[in-house]
Parts: sequence; C-alpha cells; structure tokens
Amino acid sequence: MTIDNNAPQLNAEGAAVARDDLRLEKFLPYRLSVLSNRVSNAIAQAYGARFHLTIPAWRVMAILGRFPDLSAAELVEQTAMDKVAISRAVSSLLKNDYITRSEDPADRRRQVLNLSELGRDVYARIVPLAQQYENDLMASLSTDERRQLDSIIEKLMDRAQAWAERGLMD
Amino acid sequence: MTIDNNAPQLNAEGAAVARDDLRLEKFLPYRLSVLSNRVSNAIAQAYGARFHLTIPAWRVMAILGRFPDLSAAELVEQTAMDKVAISRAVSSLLKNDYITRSEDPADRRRQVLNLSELGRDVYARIVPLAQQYENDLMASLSTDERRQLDSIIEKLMDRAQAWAERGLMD
DNA sequence: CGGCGGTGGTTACAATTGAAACCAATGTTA
DNA sequence: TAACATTGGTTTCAATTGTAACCACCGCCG
Repeated sequence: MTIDNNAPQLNAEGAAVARDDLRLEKFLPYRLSVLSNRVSNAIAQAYGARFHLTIPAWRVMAILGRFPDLSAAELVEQTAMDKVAISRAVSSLLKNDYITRSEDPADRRRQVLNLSELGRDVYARIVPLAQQYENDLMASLSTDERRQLDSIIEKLMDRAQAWAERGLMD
Repeated sequence: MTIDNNAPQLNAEGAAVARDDLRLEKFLPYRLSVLSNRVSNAIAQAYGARFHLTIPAWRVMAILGRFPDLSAAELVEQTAMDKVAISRAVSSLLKNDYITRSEDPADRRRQVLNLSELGRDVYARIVPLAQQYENDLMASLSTDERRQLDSIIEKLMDRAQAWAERGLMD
C-alpha cells in the first residue's frame, strides 16, 4: 500500500474520523459495478430472450466455441466461474442440445465438452450480436481511449487479483 | 448504431457465420464483469465481516452519510438499486441500529431515514477503509490514466444507459 | 493388491435476488 | 365526497446463487 493522502484524521477525542464523505457516484468500485450490470443485463436480454441462455451458459458456449474439447475443470480455469456454476450451465446446455458431452476413455471422471451442431449455429448467431454491442460501446470512445481502457483494465485487474490472493493489508 | 466492420459473412449456403471467434478474455462486457466482481467482493469482505453489512446495506449508509433525511424512494433514485433491495437493506440496518426511521408528518406514507449515532460511527470507520481500497486500485494508474478512466467510464455509462432506455436497435 | 489422499463433477440446502401482488395513504376527478 | 388512479413501502413466492457435503474415479505408497 502506497502513501495515503486520504489518511483518516483524528478528532479531539483521538477517534478516527473520515476527512470527507464518500462520494459514491465517484467511487470507482461502485461505478464499475453499475456499468458492468447495465452492460451485462442489456446483452443478456438480447440473447437470453432469443435463445434461452443465461449469462453463465453463454459464457460456456463462448469458450467452447474457441476452445473445443474442454472439460468442466478447464472451463473453470478459463472463465474464473466456479465449479457449480459451470456444472449447472453445462447441464442446461445439454438439455438444450447446445453442447455434447463424451467420456474421456483415459479418465472416466473427465467429460469432454463441445458445441453441438445446433450449438455452433447458435454461437455463430450470437457472436455478431455480442460484437455489435461491444462495437456500439467502443464507438463512444476514440482510438486512443480504447487502447487506454485496455491497459487500464489490465492493471486494475491485476491489482484486484492480488487482493484476492493475499488480502489488501499485508 | 454506427458502421459495422465486423458484419457477419455469408458462407456457401448463405447462412450467417461469424467472421471470427469471440475472444471472451478481450470482450469488454466480460472483462468489466470480472473486474467489478473481484473488486466488490474484496471490499465487501473487508467491511462485511467487521460490521455485518451487505453491499446494498453499505450503499444505503454511504448515501445517507452524504444526504441526510432521505426517503426510501429517494434512495432508489440516488443508487439505481431497486425498491425491494432498498426495503430489505433498510430493514436490516434498522435491526442493527445503524439508521433511524421517522414518519413524515406531512405524508404518512413517507419515512425519513438517517444514520443513527452508531451508524455515523460505523460510516466514519468504513469510509477510510473503502477509500483505502480505491486508493490502492488507483495507485496502479498514472495521473493521466485516472483522468482518462474517469471520462471513459462516463462515456460508456451513457451509452449503456441509452440501451436501457431505447434498446440497442432502433 | 488394499488403503488413502486428491481430483472431476454433481447434489442438497441455505441465503440472495427479482417480479409481482399487496396494503396503506394520498391526490384527483366528478 | 365517492370513486379511482398514484405513490411509498412491504410481503410473498419462485428463480438464481453460493457453500458444503458428497460420490465416483484416479494415482500413489506400503
């Protein structure tokens, strides 16, 4: 943790007191959360209605579209979603016949997942839709801003990741 | 919607086909979601454990800390959270004695909310904590990047907001 | 071989969330 | 002032999610 020029002040009794109020509408974690929810919900509505897909299910398809022959555990790695979420997404995708599951003969616990014909079809229709939304977002930014955003997100992600691993205060 | 240079291609049968796969790890909505969850969860853990607060409850406190004498409906406006979430947060905050509720004599449906003494105290202890996390995030960015991020978020937010109001395709 | 820790994946159950119905008070219109 | 629509807020019920326990299988060590 670096220097902290918002360090708490002490009042007459020596108790810690916030130097100023928290301006939620300027507070980065809050803004990220609102932005992310707005974006995800809008997109999810677009494909969810058309194809009966939840966000986790679509994520699984998106990964399988690029990387065939993954197991559930490998999906966990790729998506940072948790085991159970993957399991549920997979079972709903199987119900829709959007993916196929086959046993790995070498390890009978492991199940190899792939998009089905139908799934590949749906995938091919959602990808441009998703990209359209992303393009629309990006269209509000200049080329420079896009580059900046990319690198900024990367940095913030690393930082937040570090918290998860070691906690903020160490 | 602007020009679309990722427009779907047609294959031999004339069916729409994605020109290229979706790279989820570069897909802005996905990255925002992961980032936002990581950040919020880390912070929520920090104050949740210490003060028995959920994210919505803390948000209510944060707003009441800056703007006393609000009603639940006004909180809805301020936070973009929904009615029910506010109602539940309020009732849990009352249970903790973090806020007070008094009837508006002019309108007996309306209930005026405020931080209690205890609530003000907790607020004063959480604010620096929250700011510490934010500072830590910001510390990974240059001054320029912070400015850029601020304006980029503003632009993206407007765009996503517009979707909610009119839909993407109009 | 036989036991045992680890891994892949699912199930069960509790907590959280969201949508819609609801109640009480107010405002509005006739 | 009797009806009816509106607003503030809560409750109910179903769907979603998270945590922990669980089963089946693998691989290793004695």
